[in-house]
Amino acid sequence: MTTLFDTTTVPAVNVTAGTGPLVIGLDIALVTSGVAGPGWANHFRTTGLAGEDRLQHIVDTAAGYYRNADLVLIEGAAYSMAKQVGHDEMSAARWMIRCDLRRRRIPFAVVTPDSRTIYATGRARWKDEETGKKLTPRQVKGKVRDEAARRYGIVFDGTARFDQADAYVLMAMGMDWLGYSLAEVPKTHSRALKGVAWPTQTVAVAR
Amino acid sequence: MTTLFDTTTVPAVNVTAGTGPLVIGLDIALVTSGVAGPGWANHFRTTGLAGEDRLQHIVDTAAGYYRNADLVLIEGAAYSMAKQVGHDEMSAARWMIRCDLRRRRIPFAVVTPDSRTIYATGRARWKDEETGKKLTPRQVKGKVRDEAARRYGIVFDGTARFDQADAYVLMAMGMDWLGYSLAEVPKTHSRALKGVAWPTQTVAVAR
DNA sequence: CTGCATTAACTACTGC
DNA sequence: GCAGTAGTATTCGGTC
DNA sequence: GACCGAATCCAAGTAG
DNA sequence: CTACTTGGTAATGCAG
Repeated sequence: MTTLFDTTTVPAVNVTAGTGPLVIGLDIALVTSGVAGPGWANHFRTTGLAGEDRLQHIVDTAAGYYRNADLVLIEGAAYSMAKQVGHDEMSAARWMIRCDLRRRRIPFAVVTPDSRTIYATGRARWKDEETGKKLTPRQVKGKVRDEAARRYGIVFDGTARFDQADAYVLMAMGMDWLGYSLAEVPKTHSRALKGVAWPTQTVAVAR
Repeated sequence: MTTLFDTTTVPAVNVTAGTGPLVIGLDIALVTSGVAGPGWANHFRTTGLAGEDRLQHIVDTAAGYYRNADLVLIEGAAYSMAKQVGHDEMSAARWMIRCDLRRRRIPFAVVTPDSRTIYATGRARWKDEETGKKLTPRQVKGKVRDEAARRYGIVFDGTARFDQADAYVLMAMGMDWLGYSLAEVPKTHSRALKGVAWPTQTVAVAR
């Protein structure tokens, strides 16, 4: 676990770790994936693996986290990813997890990258305030991480900081949707919740 | 089973049904998939299903066929399919089957559409002999089916005839590679075998 | 119901 | 408020 | 070992 | 023989 509570600046958030429903956020990728639950964020890698081995490892590891979850949020594919390196293997990773979740009867929602960014930062496409040029994906990721860190008082550190922050935001969205929001978020941000394909089946926790 | 031996024109082929190794050919798609083994071809649909249910059904049904196989051949994705309807779901279907095969320790090979076409017809890209225009994918599929039907004496009929023929060709390639070729094929055709990513692990049947 | 030809995503943001 | 338009992510390899 | 930047598939056919 | 160029699929909707 590379992420800890930020003990220097304790924000006004409802720390529900262990008390509320167990919601898991997943930011799945081929080499570095992020996972988060209420109050914590983590990540795992697939160094040295490839092909079927790599996929299997991703599913197994992720499953270890969401095994007892009440709700899982997984980031959906971005259209721009098509025709690019490893895109089909990644589609597979995500669908395999979805199938596994279905088999386990764990309710899950697929969140688009846009929705995630909006929930975290209030806007999907950012431009530099000075130059007016659109921010690189990298810079946007940074924004997401910063906002999440500030709002939830979590320190996202290390190489996988973006992936962990992503996962955390996803998880926070799920908590919010269930009525256990981890922090107050402006309407500009929370509007992203209605863009999500929420599960129709009843979630174990009353909303 | 919609396909039968053609009893009117019995060709000079080695009918090894039940005697040689069990090789299975798979032509996986989202709605209609083809499956074939030595001497037979079949297909299955996923009508009424979608998403995780559909994927699960594809994997389960395919597994029912290759459960006891010594070798499985599966058609690989075409690059041109990227960015098109359902491409990610299809990638997932194929990868899920590959993972399942790995789990079951069943050796498998991934065959590109080109290799399959070459093994069946001797050439990957066909032009009309008169007009000189390239044949439509449909026409090429027809050629594959016709050649396969003639060479192996199998009747591929019904809506799924192309898918079944594809699967049969894949299976035939596997049998050939194992030394149990189902029919004599010209060098122009068999050259396709070296373009295939054959499994490195030992196949249960001696070559 | 079968066969062939066509066309291929989604949404936030911007400007009217 | 509505219609049109454009944006979209990750891996791998080399570098520090 | 982490960070930054660039490219992003594969092979059959065909021409030289 | 080598180097370069190009091609590649499948679900859906309508017609027969």
